[in-house]
Formats: sequence, C-alpha cells, structure tokens
Amino acid sequence: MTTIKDVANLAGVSVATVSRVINDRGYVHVDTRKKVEDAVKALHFSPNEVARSLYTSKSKLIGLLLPDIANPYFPQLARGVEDRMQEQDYRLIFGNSDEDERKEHDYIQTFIQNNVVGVISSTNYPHSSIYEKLKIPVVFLDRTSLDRPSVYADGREGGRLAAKEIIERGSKCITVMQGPSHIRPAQDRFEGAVEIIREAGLNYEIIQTTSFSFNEAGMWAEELFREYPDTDGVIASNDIAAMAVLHEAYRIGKNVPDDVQVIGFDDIPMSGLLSPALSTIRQPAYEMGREAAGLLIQLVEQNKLENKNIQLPVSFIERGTTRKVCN
Amino acid sequence: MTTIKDVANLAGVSVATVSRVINDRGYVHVDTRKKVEDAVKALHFSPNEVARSLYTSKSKLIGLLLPDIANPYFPQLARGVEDRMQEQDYRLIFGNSDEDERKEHDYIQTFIQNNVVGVISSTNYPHSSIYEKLKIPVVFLDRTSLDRPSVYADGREGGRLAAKEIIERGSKCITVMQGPSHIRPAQDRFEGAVEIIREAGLNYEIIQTTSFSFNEAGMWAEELFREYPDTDGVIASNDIAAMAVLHEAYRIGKNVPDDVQVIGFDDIPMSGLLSPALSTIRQPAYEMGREAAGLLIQLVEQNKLENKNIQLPVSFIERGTTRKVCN
DNA sequence: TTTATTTCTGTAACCGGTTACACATAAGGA
DNA sequence: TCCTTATGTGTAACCGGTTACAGAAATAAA
Repeated sequence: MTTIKDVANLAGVSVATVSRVINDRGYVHVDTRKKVEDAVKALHFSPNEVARSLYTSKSKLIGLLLPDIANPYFPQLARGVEDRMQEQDYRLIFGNSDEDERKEHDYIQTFIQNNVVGVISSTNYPHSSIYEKLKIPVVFLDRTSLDRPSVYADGREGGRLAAKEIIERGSKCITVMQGPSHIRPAQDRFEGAVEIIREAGLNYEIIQTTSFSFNEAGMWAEELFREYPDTDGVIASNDIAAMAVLHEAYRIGKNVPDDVQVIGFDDIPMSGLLSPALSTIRQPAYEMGREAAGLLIQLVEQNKLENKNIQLPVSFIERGTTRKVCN
Repeated sequence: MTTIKDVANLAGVSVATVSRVINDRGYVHVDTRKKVEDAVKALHFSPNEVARSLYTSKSKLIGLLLPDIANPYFPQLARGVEDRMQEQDYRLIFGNSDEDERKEHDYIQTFIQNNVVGVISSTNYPHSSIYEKLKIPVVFLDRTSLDRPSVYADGREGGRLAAKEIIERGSKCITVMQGPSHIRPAQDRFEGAVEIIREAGLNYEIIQTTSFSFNEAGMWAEELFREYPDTDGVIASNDIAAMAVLHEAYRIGKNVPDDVQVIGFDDIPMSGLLSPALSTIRQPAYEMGREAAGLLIQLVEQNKLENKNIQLPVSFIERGTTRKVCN
C-alpha cells in the first residue's frame, strides 16, 4: 500500500503539503502542486479512508438498514439510496434487520463503530433508544416518524384509494388482507381501506397475515377463498400477497377480474408482467430511496438537524386485475 | 464517544490492559479483568473499529459487488452472503455495478480505502487488472473463474436440463432466448440448451436480448411470438424473461403449456406464484451466497490463498408451464 | 528601503486503538 | 534458599492521515 509518506518522499515535500494538495486546502505553490500531483499519479496513490476517518471522526460511509432485501419492494428503495449516495461519493454499509430490534441495534452499533456519518433506516421502532441516542443524522425511510426526518408514501391514502377503486368497479364483498400488525405502513393501508369500505356501507372480511414472506403468502390466499368464498374483491397487503391471491384464484378456477377483483400494493417491478397484469397502488420506491438519500446528505453536510418529512404520493395503477369502470 | 482511555481511567489501569481485556489476549489478572469489564459496562464502551483498523490494516468489513440488486435474483445471493457474514460478525459494504467495469473499479477502490478484508464480486471481468492486483482475497460469485476462488451454478448443465425437459415434454419448435452477450452465465445456459436441441436433431430459433431489465423483457417476448409464431417451446434466459413470455402468450391467447411450454431460469421466489406457476431451472442462490461468504471467511481467516471452486447443482423445478411427461 | 501582509512549507501533535518491550512480582524447581 | 520461569502491567511507538502552529520567503504597501 502506498502512503502519503511515499508520495511526500517522491515529490520531495512534507506530508502536510501532500495532504493540502489532495484535499485542495490551504496555500500550495503551483510548482509544488504539480510535483505532488505527478507523484500521486506515478504511485497510484489514493488516501487511506480509515486514517482520515480516525482523525476527523467522519467518513464517506452511511449505514442502510432495511427489513429484508429479499422482499422485492426493498431493493428498489436500496437502489434509489445507493444511486443518490453514489453521486456524492458516499458508500453504504448495508444490513437486513428482519424487523428485529436486536439485529437493528447490532447494526447501528457497528455503523457507529465504523464512523458512518448518517443512517437510513426502515424501522418499526423509530423511537427506540437506539435512535434517540444517536448523535448522527438518521432518516427514516418507508416508515413514518413525524418528529424525525423521514421519507414515506401515504399508506392510509393508498388504502383509501384501493378501496375506492375496487368499489367503483363493482366489488361488494371485499376481503381486506391485514398485513403484519407490527409493521406500520401495513396497518395504515389497512385502516385506510376499511375506512372507505365502511363509508360506502359495505361489509368486508379480514384476513390477518403475520409476515410478508413468499412461503406463507400462498397459505393466506388459500385461507381467504376457503373462509370467504363469496369474496368478489381483494385488497391485498402488498403485491406479493396479491400474486398469491391471483395464483389461488386461478387454481380454484375463479376468473380475475370478472369473478373477483384484486388490488395489490407497492407496484413491484414484476407486477406488470403478471397474467393478468396486477392493478396496484404504486409507491414510488426508487424515488423514495433517492429522496431519503438526498435528505440525509443535506443533514450531514449542512449539519442541519431540522426535522423534515417528505411524503411521496401513491397512485392507482390500473391494469388487468380490476374491471374497466363504466362511465 | 467514550474511548479506551476513559475506560482505563475509570478502571485505574493503562490502556494496554484494557486492550488486553477486550481482546482477551495476553496476561491479565482476574481482579484487573473484573475492574476493566465493570468499567466497560459502566461506560457502554465499544471499541472504535476505525482506530483498530488503522493499526492492524484489517477490519470486519467485506465488500460485496453485485450487478443490480433490483434484479430479483441478486437479493437472494446478497441475503445468503449477509447471513453467513453476520454469523462471524462481518459487515458488508455494498455496491451495484450495473455490469459496468468502471463502476466496479470505483467500488473496489473504496473497498480498499476502507480496509475491507475481502471481496465478493459478481463480475464479468474476473481477469480485469482490478482483481489481479488485489492483495486481499476475492471470491467470484455466480460467475465462473476457474483460476480464482468462485462459487457458481452450472449454467451449461442448466441449459441442457432445460432443453432436455422441454423436448421430453414434446416441444418441437423451440425458441431459445439468448441473454446479454457479455454475461457469461447467460451464454453458458444458451450454449447448453442449443447443444441438446441440436443433438436431438430439432430446429430452433434465437431471440437475442441485451439486458435483463423488466422494461425491455416485454418487448422481446412480443418480438418472439411475432417473429416465430410457430414456437411451441421457449427456453427463457431467466425467470423475468419467462414471465414476460408468459404474459405475452396470455395476451395473444396462446395457452401455456398446451400451445407453448416455457422454462425459466433462476427460480426467483415469485416464480412459484405465477399463474400458471413457472417451471424453471433452479439455481440455489441463497446457498450460493452463503457458500461464497463461507469460502471468503476461510480465505481471510486462514490466510489461505488456495483456489477453490464450488459448483452448486442446478435442478429442474417442474411446475405449470410445462406439460406432464407421459411415461 | 522598511514594514506589513500574503503565500508557502515543514514540524509535530493528534485521532483511538494495538502491541513490542521493559520491568516487577509471583510461582515453581533444584 | 536461590534461580528460573510464568504472570501481570505500564510506557511508548505505531498505523496513515489532518491540521495547528511557526517560521521563511515573496509580495504589497508605506
């Protein structure tokens, strides 16, 4: 590994001067600068970030904590975060929390130990002491926390929208899938949907699910049609659940959308490739990731600790699992 | 931030002793150990990894480079890597390369600058000078490199398997989707499939695709049925492409699997939830990630630089897009 | 020309750990 | 009891950068 000392020797100057050149700080004579730059090139020198970080207690690293990258909604968030961070030369230390407070804690701990300058977290525990005690900026992503910086989509409005659209298209016996109870966005959607269904004076049934996993999605879909065979409209807790419902409907010979309409949530990339393509409530995940990254960069670089909540709009993506509205 | 010095003061010993205690190295009297441990607890001390790393030139970080986390195949690899690394207290610095050699280079650079102890990379350029010059262990994941440590599935065999199964089930006019030419595993699959089709004396058509993106997948599927309407069997370059084919078949009224059979590749989690569920060649992505991580840990901790290639088996997952074989 | 100011550069302390080395003390063996 | 070895602890150098400070040189102002 070539160090700043090697560069200094080759250029015939002190390490301080080299440091000034590579950081473009303080006075350096043009000729000296040239000599140093040549030496840097000749030796392919690039500064050791660890040494830098030790002195400054800063770094070009930020911590990203997501529940589970294997759930197709999160890679888009991650990608958004990464692309935005990349532009400013920040890198990510990444971890999956599995919505587990202990794992979160461990990750945050190592983030700190590695001098990350900020954290982006999708957590269900924004008020956990882990975050309260944190001395670096945190942006909560996909999770609401009104008293801390956060970026999220309006889940409640999404739920309302789903209910509105499915009712408008003629469903009368709606089954709403209620996502895991400890996941806030899932509850928001659920509540929004129920609110509208009630307002419309319709009955509804509830399927309670306890995770967003692929394996169990099938089970719940099965349960749904077994318990509530009259269902003519399903508001799924996310697109995965909706896929499972679609699959089950197909298996038992129900026609979508004629016998039963289905609306998903998230608009993950493959939703448009289903057959029929999935009508869903879109969350602009990639943009949310980018916004969160942008906000964090602001907080980090301008040392602002202001609270700012960025809410991105949800929208109804009409595809093939809902009927055409007649107007 | 509390430092080792604070602990030393509180415990009434020197920093060296504290260091010995927290690293469980060298001689420390039981009573002294107790005092130090108490001080550590009282102050909630946890050592600054950056300072450690500076002296030792090591860290508990490894670099993970994947083409694109938004492609549903890769999150599983990532998850496998992370879970295995987690067990040994390693953390990941993560980056998406977009199969772009320059981005790869930049990431590897910052990996080095941050003293990562190893790298796991899904690259198309394993012989690039970036990797040749690297002084820390690298494991190539999902990409073959016989002269460097690597973990991969047998793409060629997978291609053969796909062809065998689809032929056995009666397809006579097979269209093979050839993935992006610069992605090795895609070419391996393609070659394997073509090999078997030729052996069987059947004709085949080729659809050349230039990316694995969702947006374009639909286009190629459309092109496929437009150019080769007699196709009664499709070997897709991956599950996403297969989904698009399924979707297009549905759109133009072809029945799957009766009119046309479809075999995917990867077995991404949602494949089983399609309607009909996708028959595919499974790559054990999660296990591959775990194996790669395990191998890297070995290389890092035992300082072995031996070359080891771990090839994991592919398998045919029979679901609903292929016919039942009559025997 | 003298003085004040700006430009330029090097020395050394510092960040927070780890460890080589020196030295002191306790324990074991002859 | 004396000598050897094992145990226990502190001092200070070191990792590779950054930066406060000081002093020298160049430039501008008087």
